[in-house]
Amino acid sequence: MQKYLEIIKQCPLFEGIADDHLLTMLGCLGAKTEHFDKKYTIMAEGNPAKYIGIVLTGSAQIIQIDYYGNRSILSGIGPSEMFAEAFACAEIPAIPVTVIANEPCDIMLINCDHILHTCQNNCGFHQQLIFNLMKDLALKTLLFHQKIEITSKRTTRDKLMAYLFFQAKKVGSNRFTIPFDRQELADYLEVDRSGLSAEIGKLRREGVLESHKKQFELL
Amino acid sequence: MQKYLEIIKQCPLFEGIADDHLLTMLGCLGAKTEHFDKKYTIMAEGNPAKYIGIVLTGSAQIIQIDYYGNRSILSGIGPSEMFAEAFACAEIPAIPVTVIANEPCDIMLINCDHILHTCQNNCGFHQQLIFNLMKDLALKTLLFHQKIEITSKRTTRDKLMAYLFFQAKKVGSNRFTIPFDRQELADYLEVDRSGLSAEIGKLRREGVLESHKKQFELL
DNA sequence: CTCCATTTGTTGAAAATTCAACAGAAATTC
DNA sequence: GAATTTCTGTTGAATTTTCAACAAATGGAG
Repeated sequence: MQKYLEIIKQCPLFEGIADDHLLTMLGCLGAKTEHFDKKYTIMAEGNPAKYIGIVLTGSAQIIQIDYYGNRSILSGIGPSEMFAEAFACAEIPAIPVTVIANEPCDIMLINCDHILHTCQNNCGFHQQLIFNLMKDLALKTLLFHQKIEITSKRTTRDKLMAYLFFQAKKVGSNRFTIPFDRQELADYLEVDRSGLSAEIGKLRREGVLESHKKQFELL
Repeated sequence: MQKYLEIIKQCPLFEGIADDHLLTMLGCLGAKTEHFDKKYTIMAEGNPAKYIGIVLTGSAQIIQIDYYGNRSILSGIGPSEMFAEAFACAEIPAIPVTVIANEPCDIMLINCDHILHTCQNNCGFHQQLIFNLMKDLALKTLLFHQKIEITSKRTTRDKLMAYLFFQAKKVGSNRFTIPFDRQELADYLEVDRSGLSAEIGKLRREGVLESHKKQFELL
């Protein structure tokens, strides 16, 4: 646990928690870490929604798969970011998504009950954690709004351009690297992969953008 | 304010607040109510994100309009429900959506600062409110997941059926009334209205459902 | 009750997406 | 370093959506 301290400190859940309290608190919360190899399932749809996950190393993806096997990527998450917190906080029985390791990962799991309820002495830390959870959930809501704004466009081109503009805005530059390969980008934008590839080619020929694999430049 | 007390008590923000404290608290929070006629804008995109809104009477819709004027409905909200709380809690400068009155409405507005920060005496009520906000945001996240699950389907038919199944599940019956007219349903599902009407007609002829305006029955 | 505005359903043509299949490029494995 | 797997781009056909325009049905105002 010690070796991940720098990552953990950056997790929005622990904002405002003094460094020297962090480890004790993690013990008190019953935090445990697990390792997952690439493509392994960290949480499966239908699993109990008890745990909040925090990515320590590597990266993961939140996905939904429907009856027909269509995969839809809800978001990608990297070190110090949280996942499944909404389901744990909502105290629903089972999670409606699947979380898979995008590369080898170390994941910290915290039983959300310990944050929300199990505090006999109503200590200030729990209040801080709850405040942090609220803040995090509010920010996650904004990401959902963004995704809906992108995927509500009717054409592959418009979805792609909306996504690329958000990425450019996020890093503050016209050159950036996206966290998805082609299939994953298609699953995030909710379009057909081959159609997406074709559209990228067309935009390149039109001089709208340059791209090489995951690297893009808006012109 | 007094006359809306029953509605206000049902608002998830005030869960666990004793009745006899409610009015005082509302005063302390600087809550104010405003009336809006049908189709009027309650909050416009770009407005400061200071206020949490609570619907007292009537109903409203959260919408996004893109460059081309395409409207996308994010959700509909009715009495005792909150809106814009995510933007206020995230403490971003401006809201990214527009809220319009779907019918004549009375709306209560609360400056979120007063909930999150301005409490000198760290009273238990504020902690409760923050906990309630967290809970509400977690539940709202589930609604977003649901909307994405619906709109990620590739055909109008699949989107419509996914939506109707969720509605049926929600009320626990195969007969239900939806809160949208045809154009609004199309804007929620992010499809073309005429195509949606055609698809409903086809499903009816196939014996999959019965429908009369906003009333549906799955067969 | 009548007129007017809104909502809904229908249609056909144009545009876009999806689907399946394949080939070359790139990356990984042994 | 060779073989194998994965990823990416391309294509054409089939399906579906969008778009525009119109008529019927509905609802409200005066």
